[in-house]
Amino acid sequence: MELPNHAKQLLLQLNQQRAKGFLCDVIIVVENALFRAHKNILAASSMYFKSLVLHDNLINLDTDMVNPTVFRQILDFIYTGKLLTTDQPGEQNFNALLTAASYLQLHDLAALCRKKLKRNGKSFAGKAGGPSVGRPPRSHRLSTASVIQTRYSGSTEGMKGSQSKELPKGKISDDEIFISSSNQENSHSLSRGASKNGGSSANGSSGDQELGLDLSKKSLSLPSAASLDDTQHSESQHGSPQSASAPAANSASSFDESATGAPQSAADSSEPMEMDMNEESHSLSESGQRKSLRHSARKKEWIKKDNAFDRQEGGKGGEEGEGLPNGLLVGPSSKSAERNLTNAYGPEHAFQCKEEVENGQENSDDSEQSESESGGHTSANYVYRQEGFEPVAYGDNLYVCIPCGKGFPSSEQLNAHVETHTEEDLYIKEEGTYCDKEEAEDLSNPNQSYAAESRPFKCSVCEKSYKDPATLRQHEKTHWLTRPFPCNICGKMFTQRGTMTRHMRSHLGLKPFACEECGMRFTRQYRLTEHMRVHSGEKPYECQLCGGKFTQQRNLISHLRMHTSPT
DNA sequence: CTGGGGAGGGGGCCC
DNA sequence: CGGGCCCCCTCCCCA
Repeated sequence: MELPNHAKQLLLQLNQQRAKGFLCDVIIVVENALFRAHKNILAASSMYFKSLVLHDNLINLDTDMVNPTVFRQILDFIYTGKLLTTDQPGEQNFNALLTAASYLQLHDLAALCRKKLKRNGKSFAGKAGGPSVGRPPRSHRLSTASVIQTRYSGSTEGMKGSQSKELPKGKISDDEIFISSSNQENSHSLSRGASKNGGSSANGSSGDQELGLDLSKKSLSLPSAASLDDTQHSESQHGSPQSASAPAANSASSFDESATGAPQSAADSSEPMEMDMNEESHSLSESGQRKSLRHSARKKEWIKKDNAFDRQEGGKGGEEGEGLPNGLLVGPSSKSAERNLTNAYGPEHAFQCKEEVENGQENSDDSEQSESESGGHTSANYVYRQEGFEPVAYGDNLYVCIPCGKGFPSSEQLNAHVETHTEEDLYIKEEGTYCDKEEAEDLSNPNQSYAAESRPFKCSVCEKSYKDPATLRQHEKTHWLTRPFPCNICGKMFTQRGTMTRHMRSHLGLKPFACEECGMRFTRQYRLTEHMRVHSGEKPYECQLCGGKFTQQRNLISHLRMHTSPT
């Protein structure tokens, strides 16, 4: 006995779960976009994914091979067996898809793309490598205004703000997932965007589950979980297959055509086109296994990147070794994100961001990302709502203004509020995070009466005092009604950015600190230090009442309670 | 079943 | 901004 639609129903459910982020256990980073998915599904789709998700909860893909738009198509394809086209011209899109599919070892999809290209009389644009194959020209990608859209599914409210159909054709680029030139939203806001390619509709799910979080700004330290385990899985993972099985010989000509040709003919492909994989046997199989050992050179490159992650996360080598702080949502600069995510994560450059939307430089890949991360990036400093990860701290006020921490029930209200902030406000709040300027002035007043004391900086609220004003400012935030640092994933608010980024690690499963003895990993160095006493047998904490010794102070404390409690 | 200890993990907060 | 410490919660094991 066999249920005829069992597999289909199962996949449908999985896709719906993906749309809601339910049980998603892996985040895939593509340029400046995040996608959530299920490891099992990815692993069943390709050997490459299988090796990636084996040890990692956070995966970053080579943006030369795949861009967010294409990956979104691919993810939809994986979950539905259907390929939905974008507004991108057909050949260009299929070339990009073929590049990405080859790279990701999605052989069925690659074959499908090849077939389609062949049918259209276009040969694959060549070796799956040229950035322009996998992604539109930079001039296109950066030509749009700096409005970041995050995409949500399901909820109809807010969909009005950024319908992709309003976008001028011919401007379609991967960044338009996030950057919309026609978005009516305030340019400072992250708005909920619409499904770009209608991918959600095909399978009844709300699709678009990707986080759509922008990773630009500075700090996507993306300490890939790869860093967690460099010794264990360096062999198997990240063996970027890039099978590039398409003939490399016929590369140049068609590439130029597809990459630079004005995509004004987008109309012919703008409506969702479904390609049911029935015609090509979409099997969530491991058919790619036979090719998984190829292209070892590329594998090395990925391993190297993982090591770079390691350096950042584990050894404070990176500018932000703490997971995904603001960078998750800030900053439209896809280039910087691209650099950050793909270019070996040099600790000095990794998270710097350069505003390039305006100038649209062509060769910025070669330019130093020297601009400070603080420069010119107040624009996207606002939080959004994301389905599946409902912020917990605000109830219905899911749109949170980062500088002041206020929550609003709609993006429109947030935008209205945002405009009440002056640039100066933003500066002050970002720099010192004062509630208001007066407070800042008061605190910087050198004539304070307690200036001569050892802890001259006293809190006006609780009388605590501190040695330096920065610590006082830090402390004073604890008195605020709203906390300035929200978690981009769950919405929980924190008074300190460091606490928030530390918290982020728990979402991402990042445990950079490994015990050399037993391999156990920890989110904090301090935990590892504590843990090492398990191996050393050291019990430095002694109960003065009974002489009992403990490895951890907290356990001594709880032990002391036992002594002091009436029972 | 219960209490106590060991240990993992998260948040707050100060340096 | 990271490190470190404190506090709390929780789970597990064991007597």
